Amino acid sequence: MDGACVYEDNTAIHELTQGLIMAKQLTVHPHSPEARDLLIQKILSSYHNALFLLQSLDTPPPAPSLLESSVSEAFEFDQPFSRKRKGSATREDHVRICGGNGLEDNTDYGFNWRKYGQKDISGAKFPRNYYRCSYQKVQNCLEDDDPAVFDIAYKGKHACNLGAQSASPPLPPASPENHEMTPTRHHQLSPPNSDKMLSHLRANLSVNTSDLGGYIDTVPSSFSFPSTSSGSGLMEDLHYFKSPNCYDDELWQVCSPFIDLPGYL
DNA sequence: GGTATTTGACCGGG
DNA sequence: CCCGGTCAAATACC
Repeated sequence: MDGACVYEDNTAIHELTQGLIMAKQLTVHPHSPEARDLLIQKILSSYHNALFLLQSLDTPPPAPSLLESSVSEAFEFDQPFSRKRKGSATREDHVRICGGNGLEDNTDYGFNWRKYGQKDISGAKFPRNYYRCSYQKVQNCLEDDDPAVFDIAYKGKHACNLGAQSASPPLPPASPENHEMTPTRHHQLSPPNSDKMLSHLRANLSVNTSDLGGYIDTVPSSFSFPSTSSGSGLMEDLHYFKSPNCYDDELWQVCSPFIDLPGYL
């Protein structure tokens, strides 16, 4: 563990300590409803920050947290979509989704999304890819009842040429594609590693949460998103997230700073 | 041989 | 009938 890690560890402890102090304040002193809400939000924020920091220690850079793929695959422009299976990259092209509170290492969850189809959508610039959980059959679709599993709708905007050279790819999934997963509820899972990634997200990601209501709880354990054959590196992605564990408004507010990016919608 | 991806066919809803 | 989602055979990789 290097100095930076030690610093982050101390910061996480600091955040936890702050959360503990505020929690004690909440229990000891009488507060107005507004003050209580404020304290609760601060507590949640502190713990969220601590978890965020701790996760960044556990997660080897540059692995993204939501959807995982190899960096080389992520910015492989030569065959953006109609990529034939070559070499070892194929097995890394899985889309992994982590759930729970959104802070766990996705690799620990081990949910893989297996592509089962692709369609050219009329009027759409790019074909749409269809994915489902690899364990859907093995586990008899348990994810439907598993609160740790969530559906993601993934759109957004990232310019690969802006961040492709950096150590941390701003956002998965693998290829410079246009992604659209069938959305249900939305929720953000914080990027694990660095302020750099976070700033990149803020700079390049836009999240549309305006039209999610009709999708709530309507989607099976599969999703789709279109991909592009464009190699320009300028893409549009829109990310929707659903996590039953994050239905809580307060928790959503804690999570939201990373996804609610005014001015980019 | 096992597993994942590709891709055309099939099916259901609007 | 068109379109979107899924299936399943063929194929590729490990």
